[in-house]
Amino acid sequence: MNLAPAHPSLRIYNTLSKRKEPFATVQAGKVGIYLCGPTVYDKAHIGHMVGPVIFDCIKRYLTYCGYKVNWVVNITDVDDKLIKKANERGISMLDVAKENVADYNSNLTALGVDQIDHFPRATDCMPEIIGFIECLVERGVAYESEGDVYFDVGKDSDYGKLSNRSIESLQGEGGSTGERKKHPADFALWKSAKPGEPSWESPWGNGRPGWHIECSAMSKKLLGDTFDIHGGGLDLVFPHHENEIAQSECCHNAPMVLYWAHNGLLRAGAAAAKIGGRTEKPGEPAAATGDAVSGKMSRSKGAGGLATLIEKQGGERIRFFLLRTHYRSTVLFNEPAIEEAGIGLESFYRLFKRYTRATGKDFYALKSPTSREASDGLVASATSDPALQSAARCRENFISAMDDDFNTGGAIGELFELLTITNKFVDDHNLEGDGKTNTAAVATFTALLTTLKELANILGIFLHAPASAGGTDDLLTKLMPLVIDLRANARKTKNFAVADKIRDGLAPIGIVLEDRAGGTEWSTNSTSGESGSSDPDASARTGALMQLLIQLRADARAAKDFATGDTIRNRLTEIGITLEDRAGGTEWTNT
RNA sequence: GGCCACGUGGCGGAGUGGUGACGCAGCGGACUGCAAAUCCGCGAACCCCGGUUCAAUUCCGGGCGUGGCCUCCA
Repeated sequence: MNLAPAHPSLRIYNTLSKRKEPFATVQAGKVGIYLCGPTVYDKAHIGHMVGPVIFDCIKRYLTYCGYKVNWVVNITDVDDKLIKKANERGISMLDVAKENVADYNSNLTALGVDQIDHFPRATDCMPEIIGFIECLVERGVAYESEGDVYFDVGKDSDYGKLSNRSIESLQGEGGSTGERKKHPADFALWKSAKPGEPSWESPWGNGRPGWHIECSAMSKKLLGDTFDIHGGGLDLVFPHHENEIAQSECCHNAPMVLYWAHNGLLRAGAAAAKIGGRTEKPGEPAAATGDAVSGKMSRSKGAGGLATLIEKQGGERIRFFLLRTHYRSTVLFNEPAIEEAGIGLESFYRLFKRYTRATGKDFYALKSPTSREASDGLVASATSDPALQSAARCRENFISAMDDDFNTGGAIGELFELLTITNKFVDDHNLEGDGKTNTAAVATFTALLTTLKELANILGIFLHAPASAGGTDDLLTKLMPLVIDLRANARKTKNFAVADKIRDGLAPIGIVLEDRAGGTEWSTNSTSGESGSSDPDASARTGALMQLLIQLRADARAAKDFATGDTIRNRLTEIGITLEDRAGGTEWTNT
């Protein structure tokens, strides 16, 4: 068939050809993408997010490259397992689906997946599904048998081309439907209804669709007979996608998909806290997600708890963690690895704070180029500033990596280069100190971060400020200025013993101080990164901080420094905290 | 058994026919009252055996190992 001219540099790996191929679309400037979404019989686990996250980036990148992208993710909401679940719980299949669709959507939102254009559901596409099956029956590649309809694999000479297997080698699903089929490898397009099952009217009697047909029908409906990219997990290659391609190509007599893009699977790595090699962190808790058995993650093995994981780690960490690896690789999943990804992210967050300190402006509000062409033009006119030149090189390398089958891991490496370049520039020009007035340098700082923003946008990271930065607990936020003032006072009077006691006392509570040109900054090492989720450590933290303050006041009083002692109590009173000195020690209450 | 991936430093993870990203961890230095952060620097790897080549971690063949699919699975 006639395709639009290929993109000059973008290449995509195609499962069908087992090669990277130049990217040529059906229609010039347009891309249709279909990603197999979940069967919503249960909550999602982290493995379900790999496809959505990488395709979210793929769409962002293709859009950046100038394509108009239409991305479809289906929801399969009719299936044996949904029916089983509904019966177990005494609710309707629709209710089971509703619950798990809500879970799925909230997971997507948390991971920043917001590029999906259509969310078709199988139960909303019954006429299209039935019409599709009729087409296959008319063409003689499907047959009715006792109210079921089966695809006749023997009629499709191409059957097996995607997963590279022969009909003879296939066992088929066996089971009770075996004798209704001509060949064991024939698969159901339509299943006759058993009593009490949800069903739809059809030319073959009441029933419901088989597993694979909904994707053929929905992709046809929303993307056409031939579309550009079909995605899904590697485990879907056979039988799901093999059957899809058979159905669609027999119905249309045309290629279904130009590029089959399959993401690698997640493995549950043993909880081995091998971050940092030999030194094991003592007391590291075991992985919180299910049993730490090795092997592919799947719901049938009890994988789950994604919502909990997101609440604990934050969506951006998980997204960044997934993007560090090329999408076709197997990823070993464990929480320490996500935390390592988080450490990398923190360096970027700190740079964004530097920007605010130096300029008073907000990184997240920066406007960056949204198209490759526009940005290419800007770079061509770039100045001779070496930092900007280095940044331009990073951008080129980043784009080359993305051009090479969406190599997000390589792209992220360039982001870290850009991080160092920018920090160095800020250091060299003292932009948090005297350099603040150097408008040319400040403009360069902004330009560097604008490039960082441009690239981060492609990966869908650094879109919004992480909620937890600076702490979410009100009382903590009120107490810290007092603590910092006390320490500043001690430092001013060269009373470093007290100053160090304050900082050393904060460390075990999980609060870190940084002395900056403009004052002391504080942050918590909380692992909670998402808005809406309260920090589980907050109250313990506040309690420990109060004990520290009480101790400082006791020390001051013991040293006859009653001024400091009174300052502590008075400032606490302003915050709403009352101290009571009792025989057994000082107690505090928050009114 | 068949089909498909993969095997890179202490760990994670890019890439390449010839000077081996990047991150984490470690070490040294600058900065700091001390730190933190930041910057600079250092050490450290291409599973094994053949072949092609002036030259292979990179290409080809074989072996070993790991993972996935062949039943539901993102």
